[in-house]
Amino acid sequence: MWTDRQRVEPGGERPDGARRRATIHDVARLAGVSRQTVSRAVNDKGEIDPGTKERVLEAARLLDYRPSRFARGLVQKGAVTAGLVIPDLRNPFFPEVAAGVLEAAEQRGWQVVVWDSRIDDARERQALDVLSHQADAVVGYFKDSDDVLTRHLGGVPLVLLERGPQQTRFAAVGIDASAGVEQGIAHLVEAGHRRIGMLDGEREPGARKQAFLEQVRRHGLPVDESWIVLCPEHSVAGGEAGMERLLEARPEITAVFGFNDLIAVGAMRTARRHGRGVPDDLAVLGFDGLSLGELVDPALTTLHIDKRQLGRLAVEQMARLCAGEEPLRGADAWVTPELVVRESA
Amino acid sequence: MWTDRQRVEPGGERPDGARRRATIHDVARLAGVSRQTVSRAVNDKGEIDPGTKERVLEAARLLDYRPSRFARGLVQKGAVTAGLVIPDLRNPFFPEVAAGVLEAAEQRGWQVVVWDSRIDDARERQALDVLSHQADAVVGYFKDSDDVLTRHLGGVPLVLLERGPQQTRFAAVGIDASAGVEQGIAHLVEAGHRRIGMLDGEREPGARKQAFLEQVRRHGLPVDESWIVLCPEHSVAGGEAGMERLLEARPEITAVFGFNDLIAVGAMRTARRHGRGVPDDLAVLGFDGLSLGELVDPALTTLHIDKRQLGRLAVEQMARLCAGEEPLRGADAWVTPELVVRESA
DNA sequence: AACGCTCACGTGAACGTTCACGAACCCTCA
DNA sequence: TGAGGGTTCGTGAACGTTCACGTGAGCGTT
Repeated sequence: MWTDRQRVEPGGERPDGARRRATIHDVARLAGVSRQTVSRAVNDKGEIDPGTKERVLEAARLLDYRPSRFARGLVQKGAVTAGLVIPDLRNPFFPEVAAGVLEAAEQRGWQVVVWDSRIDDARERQALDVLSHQADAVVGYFKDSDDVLTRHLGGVPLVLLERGPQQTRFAAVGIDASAGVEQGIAHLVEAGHRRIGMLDGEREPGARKQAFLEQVRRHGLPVDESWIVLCPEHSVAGGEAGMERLLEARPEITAVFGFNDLIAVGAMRTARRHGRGVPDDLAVLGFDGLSLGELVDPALTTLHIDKRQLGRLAVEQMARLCAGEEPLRGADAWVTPELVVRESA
Repeated sequence: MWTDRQRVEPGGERPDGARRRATIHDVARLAGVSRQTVSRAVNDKGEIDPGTKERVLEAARLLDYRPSRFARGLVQKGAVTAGLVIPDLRNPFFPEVAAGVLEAAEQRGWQVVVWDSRIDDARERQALDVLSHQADAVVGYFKDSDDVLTRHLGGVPLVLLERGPQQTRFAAVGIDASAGVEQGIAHLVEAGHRRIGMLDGEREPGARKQAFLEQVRRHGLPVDESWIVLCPEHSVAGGEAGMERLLEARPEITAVFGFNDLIAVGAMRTARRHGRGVPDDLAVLGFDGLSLGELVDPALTTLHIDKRQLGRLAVEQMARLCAGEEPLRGADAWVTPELVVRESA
């Protein structure tokens, strides 16, 4: 015989709001059947009389019964939840990557828990702390070192977004900045530019700055740190501010390469405010290929990235890690930018 | 005595990839302690010798042990997961709403599972089917009727985004379109406009179209269906196409009201392509207040919505539903747009 | 020597569900 | 009348973890 929960609440009824959620037992008792029959009814499996099924469903409705996802997950394997950590949902770049992740995850039947770290290292770690408990794999943008990440990871597979293989032991998915910048600078040089500045976006020199230096030197153009200005804020406003400083430091530039499209758009605005027409007095080249770039005037020439593909690749990597396979390395895990010539350069 | 899982795999070892995940028992056995001691070690609670703790942690690392979130959730209550369904991550409006949801959820210690329904009713229902099993509450944009939603909901609390109280029995959070449009049309009329068209975005007439008709009539301006063109696609391209048709149908318009900023920007582009300067030959008014509107030329005059607030309100509503309280109704659950006059009108 | 206390650890139970199996019942046909 | 088969339903076990206790060793006090 099965003794149902006899645990009587002290003082009779519970306080109203915090009523214990109904379980399958409660429904079974009310409907006068066994758990299993309730299970059959709510999951509409066969082997149940239409009449009792209706009775059970009615009881479930009455008690506002919903099966516990935990109890279910415990016994039925296969539900995969991925974590996605993004620096800033308001930068149009990241929603596009997220869309790729969501799309690929949906195809595999996965769910995705999203975190916006708001460009805050502490919040990144916090996200990891939570997701390491709640997700089967995590993908995202992180600034911390491998060691710090490992400590907050608790063994959950991690895929890093946009971090080169030399910079991490984790599986990664990224952008072939070098190939992109090569196209971009070649385009500028071809158009006759010899004095090119850059608005960088990363405190520690990243792949884009590296590639910029490389390409500019390859073409024998003048360059040193004074040609590069850091924009801590990856936004139009950040680009505007950075461009002010760049024009002050190197007024002789005839072209500027932006860390991303938002910064590049900011650069265009500042240039125009200084009376320098784009592209005639100053060419501007972006990086990302946001659709926003088509709307500004002049339309932004940029290195377009297939952001959805980036997201899809990330999911592919997670799947490999979850299956215990080797992650993709090298070019397979990279997305190659493509030069889109519009009007600004 | 406790017989550990003796269930021998047929044929000896399992195929490589699909190894059963290690449980707390496995770790306990390897470390030569009990489950509880393992639990103490991994959750670093007290009452454990530093030496054994180290030994246990080492065993856990060796077996790649990660506690099952299901088993944990079953015994520890309080983990809340919300579902968020948005129509299109590539429309900059929705990431902002999502950011508000994520922010408010984080503050409450909730997680958010995000779905991009890609403006597809079937995918909306599919999202509900999944989330009703995996989330404690759902918020999102849905086109289906209450009845259809109920059927796919299985009793999970739902908060509808941007659906008026007359249109649904569910809890909702929305925009006071009427108040917004009133400001907008008043602004246009004040500037002398008497022939105003609209680029609508909803197949079944929604609140914005309703409010437009109301306000236009209130000011005694001419209007009927020929002044309103439907843009099925909520994008710049959609706005461009719609504006073509509107200019054909009603070339005499001196101002146009766009369903959202993207459509309004499209309208501006088409207007210009037709040789009509904005705002002098044609005024354009948007709705949403995307930051994108500041970047186009001329900058878009628009009815600005606090999208983050919308997201925060949505979470507040979910919290109330989960607690069994009454949801907010009426003005408390509405966000009022604010006219931002820039250059296009 | 008896007692009490603390520390480190183990044990049964519970969480809520599904799965595999078995039992009871009704119908059919030999 | 009894065997066989289908339909409908119930029962123990298992999933992996934490909680509330219980236990025994070691140590100090009286």
